[in-house]
Amino acid sequence: MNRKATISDVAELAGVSIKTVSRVANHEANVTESTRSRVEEAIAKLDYRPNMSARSLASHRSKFIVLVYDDPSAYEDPSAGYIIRLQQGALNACRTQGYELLIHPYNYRDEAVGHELEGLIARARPDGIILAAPLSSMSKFVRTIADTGTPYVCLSPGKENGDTFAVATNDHHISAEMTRYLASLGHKRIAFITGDPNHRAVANRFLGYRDGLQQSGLEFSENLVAAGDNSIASGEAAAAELLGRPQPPTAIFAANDDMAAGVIRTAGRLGITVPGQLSVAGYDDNALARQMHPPLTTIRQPLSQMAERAAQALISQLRQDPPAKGTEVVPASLQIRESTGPVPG
Amino acid sequence: MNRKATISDVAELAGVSIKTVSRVANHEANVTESTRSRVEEAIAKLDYRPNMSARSLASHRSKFIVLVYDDPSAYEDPSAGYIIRLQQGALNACRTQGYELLIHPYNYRDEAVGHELEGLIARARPDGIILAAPLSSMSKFVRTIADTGTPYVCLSPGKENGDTFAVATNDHHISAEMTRYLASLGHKRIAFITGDPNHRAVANRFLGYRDGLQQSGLEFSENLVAAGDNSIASGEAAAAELLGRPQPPTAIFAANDDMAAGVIRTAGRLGITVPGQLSVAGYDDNALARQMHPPLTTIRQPLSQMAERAAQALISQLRQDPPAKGTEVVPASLQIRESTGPVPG
DNA sequence: GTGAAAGCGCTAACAC
DNA sequence: GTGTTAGCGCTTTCAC
Repeated sequence: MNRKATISDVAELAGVSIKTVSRVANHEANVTESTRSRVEEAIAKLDYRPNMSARSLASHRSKFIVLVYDDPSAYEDPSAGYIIRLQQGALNACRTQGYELLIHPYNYRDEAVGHELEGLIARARPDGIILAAPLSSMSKFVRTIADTGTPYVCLSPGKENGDTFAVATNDHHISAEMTRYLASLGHKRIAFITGDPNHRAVANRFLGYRDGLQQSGLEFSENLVAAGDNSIASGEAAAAELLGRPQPPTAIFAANDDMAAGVIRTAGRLGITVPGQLSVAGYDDNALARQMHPPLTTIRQPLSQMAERAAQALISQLRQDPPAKGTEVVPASLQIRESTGPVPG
Repeated sequence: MNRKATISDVAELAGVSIKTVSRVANHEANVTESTRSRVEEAIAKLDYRPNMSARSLASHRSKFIVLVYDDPSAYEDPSAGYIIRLQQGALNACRTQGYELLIHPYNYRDEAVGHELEGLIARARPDGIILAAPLSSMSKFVRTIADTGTPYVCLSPGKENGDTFAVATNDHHISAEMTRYLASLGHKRIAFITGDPNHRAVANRFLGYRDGLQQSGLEFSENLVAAGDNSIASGEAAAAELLGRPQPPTAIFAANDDMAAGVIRTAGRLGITVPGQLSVAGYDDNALARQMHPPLTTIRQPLSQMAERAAQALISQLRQDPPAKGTEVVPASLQIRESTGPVPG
């Protein structure tokens, strides 16, 4: 492979100045059709591709976008699907717009996180940053990014981030919808298992549950709530607790799929059939949901679309378009499968 | 945030030339201890971070490594864990060595794949490329990369790639070991479900199975082999076929976990208990394996370590160390769970 | 051991 | 419409 062609090579071959080549390469105006095509020919002939480093250095735009998310090594496999979907969405937007995606998992429990990210920003000078939950709701972390002056968007909750643009899903509404769906099956005692309180989106699910009860004319009761921590084991424990109470629920809505899996497991151990005697619903639609027995009724977040929208918003902001403000909502959807059914009896 | 400090700012503050700052920043020799510490102080004080674009442009080294893998959107969720583990390994190595990781999923069924990657290489000038299976065994694809002159390493099989360095796992041996393990439980009729033939690593598993039989003094029989395509559905079908034969197997070893899940599902439908009447083993240790009922005995590939080693090898090669050749093997391990047990009767 | 000068390949600002 | 001139912030080469 010969030396890569540079802008000067193209200019020479096309008989124009390098600035004209630059104009053509960047689809700028003020080039006559004839020169443009001559330059394009030369570009094709030499297989010229602009050098990104040179371009970045001169233009102060790196054409890089960083996707920051919680390090999966802290989690188990099921969160892999979550991350992959985020990546896919962001990559989609980046590819069509000519950006590269840098991925940066960070363990949010690590104190040094802010500093690491600062270093990355200083070195690579990304044009924008996409911040996924739960990092996007850690104000200290968000502030570190804001202070660098790099444009960023938050994925998910992001309430108190001032005038930051955020892409969220309607956790609250869709959770209410799931609750109403369970009520519509005749369930009167619908329990809820709460998740990790650090995750604001998960807290919203609980609020939605309460609304859904109310909208269905059902009374909220503390006796129908148990606390989990997003893990399967906590779902098992919470289910055992709920099902052992005097007036056990006929339906359990868990704040995530893993806990719902725990519920199903406990039900199996106790000889309670699902959905015959107990309906179970989750949230996330992770890899396990479809494969469980019975397949889990759950809620699917539009992660890929959310990340794609976030990246698009970021990129159009970089193009000097009026910067988006507020929160854009991409709706989640109910995935009704076989773990839910009519109330027994 | 003020303008970022440049090398000149540091030089001025430390009272040295920019070249000296450059030497310190790059840990080069030929700097007296006193000047070094003076410069380091200035760097710290100004919070100086070298600009990567400028550095790349001048040095012709981008400090980027690209990880190329098959696009998961073509797959289902379970492959997410596979990709995440690859990324983790590569990221680990990159972080400690000061490299950034660019991720590039490609759909290998897409004809344009080679061209796209070529474009990426021309634009971003990555210092190295890590190629994961099955792309790493597509010689046309590998050749495209080789032709750009960019150093690369292959993950997984990579036999016919000439003098390319590859990191692989011992599919063959570990599959033989799994087979011997099943034989050691007393099984005489151990069946195998083959997977997607495009994936060379998967083919090796079949060879290992045959070896394992032989090593255990068991006869190979075509009647104990069924073809799958890596999907759950194909596992169900293959199991139905195998279990419907005159001399049904007492153990089934599937070339991947999804097919093993299909086997367990079919067994359930047919009223065959696992592992009571049928032992089932898989390969991959994906997200489902631990969550299945019963939890699946399977084989875990050291994907993260493989990717880490690949990245390390790539980076040390970039440092002019003697370029690695041949294939480095990182051993896989048996994960014995509850889907396998003694032969019935 | 240290520094001066040149230039990596591009874009920006302005001239024509 | 097009070209000229300066850099962007570094590393390289080579002089001292």
